[in-house]
Amino acid sequence: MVRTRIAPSPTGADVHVGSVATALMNYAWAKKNKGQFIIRIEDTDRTRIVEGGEVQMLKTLKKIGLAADESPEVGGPYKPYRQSERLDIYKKHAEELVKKGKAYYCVCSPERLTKMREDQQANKLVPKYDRQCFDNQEEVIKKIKEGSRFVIRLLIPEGQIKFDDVVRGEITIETKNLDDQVLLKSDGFPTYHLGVVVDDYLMKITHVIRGEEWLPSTPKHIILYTAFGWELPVFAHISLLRNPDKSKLSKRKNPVWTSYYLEQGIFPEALLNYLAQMGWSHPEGKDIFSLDEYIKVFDIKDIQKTAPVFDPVKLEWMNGVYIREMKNEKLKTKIFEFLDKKYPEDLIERTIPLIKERIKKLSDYLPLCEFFFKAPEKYEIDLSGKKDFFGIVSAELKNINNWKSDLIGESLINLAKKLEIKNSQFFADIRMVITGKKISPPLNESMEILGKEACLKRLSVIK
RNA sequence: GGAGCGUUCGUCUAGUGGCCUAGGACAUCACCUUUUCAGGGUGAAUAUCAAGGGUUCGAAUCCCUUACGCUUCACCA
Repeated sequence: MVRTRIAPSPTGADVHVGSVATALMNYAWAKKNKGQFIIRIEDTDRTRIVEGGEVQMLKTLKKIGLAADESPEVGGPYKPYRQSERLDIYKKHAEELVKKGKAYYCVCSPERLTKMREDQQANKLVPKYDRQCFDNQEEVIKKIKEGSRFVIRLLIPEGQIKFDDVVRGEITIETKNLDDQVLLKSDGFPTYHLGVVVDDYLMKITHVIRGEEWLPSTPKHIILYTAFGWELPVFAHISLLRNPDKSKLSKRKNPVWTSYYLEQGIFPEALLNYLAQMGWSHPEGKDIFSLDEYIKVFDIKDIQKTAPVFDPVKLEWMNGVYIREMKNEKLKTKIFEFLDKKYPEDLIERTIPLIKERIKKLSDYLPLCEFFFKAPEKYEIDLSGKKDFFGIVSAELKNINNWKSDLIGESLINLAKKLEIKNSQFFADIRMVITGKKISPPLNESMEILGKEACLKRLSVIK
């Protein structure tokens, strides 16, 4: 049985695209092995909680199509799936470790800890807790009984920790570089390290697939598993998405919230397809593949170690491919809904064949097609003084009884020839008066859709 | 600063000792298609495989050193 999870913290407004990439691998690995994919909310830092963040995250994850088998929303056999509702469990486990001599109470003040670290750094030492409280546990316990605030710290054993990472191979870390990590904070909440280990164990997580930022703290987690006497899960630390300057993908330098891309009209399928290729490639070299196909061919062993740069340009290209491959009917519905159903569906439908190859994301539609819904209010090129020209064009078009694009085109080409005007100039002016823009969908077809009357009216506006 | 991890075209990547005078995709450029823009087609340019040493008949692939980059060192996750 394979069970994977993502453990987002509601400390941001939405899901980070990097988290979606991680979620995708967790999801795919679980599904490939007929296992379960779990979402657990790690809301243990009350000072950083963003209002509405959790709701938004869950909503976005659902939109993106990575449905959880167990989560705060859908529940499950190991509920609750929100850490703030599991405080008793962590406390119990932390105290169990104290009893076993693997952890200890500490009443040091933040001020003392800060000063200690500053001194250590000034002396070029590794900043770590000096175990003052560990050496005086009886006294510390007495203080706690008198009401002192306290934390529980992990007692890091001497020696080295070795473990296998699916992505990175064998990792060795000397424990002398590790600090006696706080497990239970003075507010009664667990730190990430306690919470993640206890929950991953209790929720029977078999594969911990997470960002590489966790690699340095994995030895602490292993010490915890060992202290409890629990079997280790499989670890896979995947590379972080980067900004073009190679730093960790951040909102300062790139849009990172997943809904930003969704709101632009990037399809969830396209986003997932793109993200799938960050640090992994299809065995047959395919660029475009479905989530189902990904699940079939994906293997955590094939994940690459190098950290990829997130390239929105390639994402857009890929979304364009999805648009072009989509059935017209479906694309129409997507656009209709994207525009909040404010524009007539039947008219959108008629424009689809004209724009399908011209848009890369749904938000490209309106700038290109707004002229179908209302006459241009301004023109990108000044048309004043062309009244006579448009009068002639108008007269020509009036003669067309069967208002079809090919007949419109034929008629206009003949007129251009008669007037001895180059096609490019001739059509540019007409395009401008009809659409208001230098760039537009094919003109004749657009005019057919607009209808004879509307076109003649637009021609007559120029003074 | 310590520790850990990484380094193949601008970007995503293929590549696990001979098939690599390094392949594909995006982006770029050119040409064709054309009344704009796309799309499609054809083609081009771009990588001394971070650098230097080894091992080997043979290395992008194995080993070592250096450089650079990233992550991390909280009662944050």
